[in-house]
Amino acid sequence: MSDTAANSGPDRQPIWSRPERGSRGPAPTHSRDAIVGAAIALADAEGLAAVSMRAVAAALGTGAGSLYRYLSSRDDLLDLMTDRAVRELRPYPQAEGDWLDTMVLLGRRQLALFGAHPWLLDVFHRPSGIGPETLAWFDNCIRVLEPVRCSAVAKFEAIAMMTGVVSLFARREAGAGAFSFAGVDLAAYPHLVAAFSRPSGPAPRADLVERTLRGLLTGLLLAEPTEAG
Amino acid sequence: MSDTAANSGPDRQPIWSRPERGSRGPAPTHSRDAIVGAAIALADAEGLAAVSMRAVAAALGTGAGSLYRYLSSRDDLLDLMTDRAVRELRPYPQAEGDWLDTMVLLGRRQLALFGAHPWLLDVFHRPSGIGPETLAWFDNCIRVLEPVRCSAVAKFEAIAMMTGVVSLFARREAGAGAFSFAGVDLAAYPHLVAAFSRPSGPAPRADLVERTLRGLLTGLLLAEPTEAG
DNA sequence: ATCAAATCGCGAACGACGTTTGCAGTTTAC
DNA sequence: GTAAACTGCAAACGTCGTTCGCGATTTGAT
Repeated sequence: MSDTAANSGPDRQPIWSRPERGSRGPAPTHSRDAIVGAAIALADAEGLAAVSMRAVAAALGTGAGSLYRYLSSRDDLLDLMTDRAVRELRPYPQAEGDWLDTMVLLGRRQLALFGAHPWLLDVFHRPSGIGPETLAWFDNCIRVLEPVRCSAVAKFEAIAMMTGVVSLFARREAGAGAFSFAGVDLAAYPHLVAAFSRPSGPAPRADLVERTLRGLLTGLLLAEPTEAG
Repeated sequence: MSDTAANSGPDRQPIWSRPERGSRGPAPTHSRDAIVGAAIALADAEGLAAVSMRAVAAALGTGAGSLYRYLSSRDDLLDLMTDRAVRELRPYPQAEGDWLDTMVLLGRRQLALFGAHPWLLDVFHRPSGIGPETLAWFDNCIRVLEPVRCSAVAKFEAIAMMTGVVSLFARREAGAGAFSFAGVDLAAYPHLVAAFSRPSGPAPRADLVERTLRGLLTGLLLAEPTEAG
């Protein structure tokens, strides 16, 4: 009965608490870090779809099945990739000034991270994959928000919402803006056509991200309950 | 050289402008509408992963390959599903009151749609799949925003951002909140632990969606350029 | 009326994927 | 010294999206 190891079996712990290897057998040829590195390089270069077990294994000069000595599933690999990317958000800025300024700065860092690793947009919102680095980032945000008077749950949700909004901006910048109107009859959408054929109004906001994040965070964390409507 | 039909071949038009069938051969047993309906039923019941060509075909009592008489790819099917779901946003509310009230109402409708079809969260942000119903919805939003003085591009982006924020709320409601902290050492995250062990502050905002959307839309569409800082 | 072109349903097949399994060899704990 | 644990690897399994070839059916043009 071999393979009762930590990396296989139907009922295993999450990858974060599973030891990379036991103490018996030969020294492993590869490592989780090397595998994750190869996977990230592949994802950066050719997109998340290029991150197949076979492709990652080939980049390391081995076979697909061999990876399962180090991970227990492709989902584990994506979790590890995510957490490793989040590590790039370090070092965290010192929270000296206004907490709002610091939070906006953190949001900008997130935006840059999404820009550097666009595949993050496709994996970061999965319920699994909350690794130590992600928790450390949350922890840091909570620290920054310490002077704010509101419940921890509200802070948590504000952080998540900020991350979400940043991801929306990142998606916009990621070039998805190339809508193709081929094959549709635009005449059926009069207001759309009219809006775009009219001389455009004032130029678009310069710093949309900044203003959006400020409004969002103050709205979520500071605002008083409004009167009944 | 058969199969030069509109539903196959490497260089084909988008699905929206492709006729459902030609005029020659026998009457088709199924229809795009029936296929899309079966696919949506499957996705509603068992999630998007259950929408395989084989499963959809089986629900219609046929084989997977037969579906390619009606669509040219699974992506086409997802596009059709999306557009069909967006159709449920009709009828659009009359824009009589304040445009902001109407927009918030439209956002609430979107939120309800995401709740009824959670798989929309996984497919709506793909660059393809902008079908006639989605365009009609945009058109309606542009109509509502007619009294607002700003560029059409800014309006377009505000609508997209509203949709995105609504999707974030929908994802939260979709039960993804079940974080599993199994296998992580919480002692390494002092501010997180401290924030959650402290007595919680004021109760979370009652109508978070409403306030967030109002803040977002006014911020994106109305605000004056701020002074340099 | 005739015939070729287009389209139908269908089942088998292809290639890629994630994952499992079995096996021969290697290292360690007892 | 021996047994347990671990290694790498290649082959295989099942599922997936998609393609292909077939005989049968309907249409448009002659």
